[in-house]
Amino acid sequence: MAGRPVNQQRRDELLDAVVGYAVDHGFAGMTWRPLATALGVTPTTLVHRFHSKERMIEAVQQRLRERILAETAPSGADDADLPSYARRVWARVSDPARDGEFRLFFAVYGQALQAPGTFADFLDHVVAEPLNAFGGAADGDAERTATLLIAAIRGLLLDLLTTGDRDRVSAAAEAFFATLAPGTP
Amino acid sequence: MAGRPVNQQRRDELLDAVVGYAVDHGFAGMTWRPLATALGVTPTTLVHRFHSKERMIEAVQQRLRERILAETAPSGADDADLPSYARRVWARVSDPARDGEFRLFFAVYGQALQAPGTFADFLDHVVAEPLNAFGGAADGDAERTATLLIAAIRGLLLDLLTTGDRDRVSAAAEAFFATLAPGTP
DNA sequence: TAATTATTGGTACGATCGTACAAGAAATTC
DNA sequence: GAATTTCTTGTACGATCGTACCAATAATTA
Repeated sequence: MAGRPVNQQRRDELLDAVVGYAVDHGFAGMTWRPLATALGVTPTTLVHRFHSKERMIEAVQQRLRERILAETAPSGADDADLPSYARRVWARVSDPARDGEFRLFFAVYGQALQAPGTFADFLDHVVAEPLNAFGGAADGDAERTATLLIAAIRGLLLDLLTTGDRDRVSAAAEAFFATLAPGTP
Repeated sequence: MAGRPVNQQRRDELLDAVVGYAVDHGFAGMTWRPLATALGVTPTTLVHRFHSKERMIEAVQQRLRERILAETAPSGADDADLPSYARRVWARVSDPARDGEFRLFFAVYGQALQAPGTFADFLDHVVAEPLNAFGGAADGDAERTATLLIAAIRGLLLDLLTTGDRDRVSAAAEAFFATLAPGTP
């Protein structure tokens, strides 16, 4: 009882290609055929890989969330105090190179809010995960600060992606970070 | 040179019905026929009214923005200082009755970020308009504060719509409002 | 009344959608 | 080698899409 083993590397490669396509061509109107053409495969290959369009969207949304969380996790010793940590996260997420990724993030987020069923996994983690990354929600005070920090960063990111006005938005971000008590991460 | 006059009241009524449908059934997958059925008209009536689906979406997005701006504009004498104003805006936008409207707002917003062409009007106003409502961007300091306030409110609203955790989010909002200097609106 | 425009409905068309199905080649175990 | 499972392709089907077109009625002006 065996047969040809699953080629996980190929599956990841396909998923990443789909995410890349969603970044470049938009997420809402994605359909099998143009997607497959752009990826150099046939629609059947994608159907085989993802089983259905709904499950492909689930996979994309999950992969995107993983990518973004990885950019938000604390890492260095610089993250000892909260303001430094916040500034480093902001520097990462406001990097112009991440533009497309966050445009997709907010596109998925918006759809998720109107279709909670299809995006339950996304909604379950999109706040809880970074809330856990920041401060771990030890006491109520840290939880309050983490909630505000996540909200501010996302709101400022929305502004930046909308207007491209980096000077104004970054100044507002810095004004906010300056109000954070330099406590533990 | 005349003919039957345009029935503007009927047109507004149809548009509001479409917005209501988008609130209830989602925005991304909206199509003529189910929409028309729900509204008790034929698809032709909608095509006649909006000329094309793209222009219908333009109208919906514009109407939604108008609605939400109206809920954000300063009005009473309570808005003399910024913290009071901010608290009143937060109380309005976090009203559970506005839930669906803001879900639609973020759904439109997300799509707009990935299709700037179709939603140019939305993107041109979605930040500039409230930025003007708050503080009018008099000096750089007021502009910075207004930018941050808008971002924080929207980020917190995203959190609230995602988790429904009103206690945690409202506590974070209040913690933020408390840091605002009680200057002029 | 005649002319004109708005509003609504019914029909129809080509394009595209998601996906089921059959088939062949590749990679593994027994 | 036989059996089994994955991977990829090609074909085909019914459903649904946006919208163009025609006809009927209502409301206005000349």
